[in-house]
Amino acid sequence: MHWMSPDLVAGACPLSRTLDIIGGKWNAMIIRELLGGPRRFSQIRAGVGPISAKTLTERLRTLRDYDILDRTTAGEHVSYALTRRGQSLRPVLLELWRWGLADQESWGEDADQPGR
Amino acid sequence: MHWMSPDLVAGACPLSRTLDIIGGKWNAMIIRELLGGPRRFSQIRAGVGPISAKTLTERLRTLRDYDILDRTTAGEHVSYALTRRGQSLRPVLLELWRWGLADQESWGEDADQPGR
DNA sequence: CAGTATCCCCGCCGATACTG
DNA sequence: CAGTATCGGCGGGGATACTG
Repeated sequence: MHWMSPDLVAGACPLSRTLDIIGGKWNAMIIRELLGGPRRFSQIRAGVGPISAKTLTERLRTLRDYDILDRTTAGEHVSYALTRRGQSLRPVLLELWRWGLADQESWGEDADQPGR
Repeated sequence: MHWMSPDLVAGACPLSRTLDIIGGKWNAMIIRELLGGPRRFSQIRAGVGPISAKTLTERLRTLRDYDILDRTTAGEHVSYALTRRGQSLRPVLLELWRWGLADQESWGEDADQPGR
């Protein structure tokens, strides 16, 4: 990556690399769901919010390509579970979660944010 | 899992709250740039990569609306700097950065990622 | 230098219908 | 249940030209 400044924070932008994975619209939520253990398609869908089947399928596939999760057909059912690499995202997600929580507390829940 | 409340779905989730701010295409990179101290428009633009003026202006504005950064006109020049709240994102970004770095090392830099 | 104003494209994503 | 196929919009973001 050539667009790096020789900063203390920056080396060779691993930031965007991580964000490629968890920065998408649903990815972090899906991973969060799977941090609780293996889940089935419908469970993920229910836990993550109003996501269309198509999009969820899509997300699941890219996350698999990234080796974040595995898809296994166990007997009758399909199941998704985090790989070791996916598990390693736990502290990252936790940090994001913490910041959001502290933020919520200091700003109030109803103080609405500008849209994106 | 206890680090998530039972009803954290979509919008209410602290996770997506944080990602609303740093999950965008350029936001994290902009914040990273400002972690090194106040910067001018052109400096941010140079440091962040191939971003159009329009988009940068836009991003800067929403980040300001989120109270992540301040815009000050000091004499001749316009300058952007992180607010205290923006500064508080440092550990978060650092965590993201660390993960990406470890990832890079274990996968190799040239091992290309699937597109998004 | 630090933007603003337009135009326009493309890809994300939901809705809907269908399949094994 | 766990998807696939297809259509369609709407919005993010680049390119370009212009301004104080």
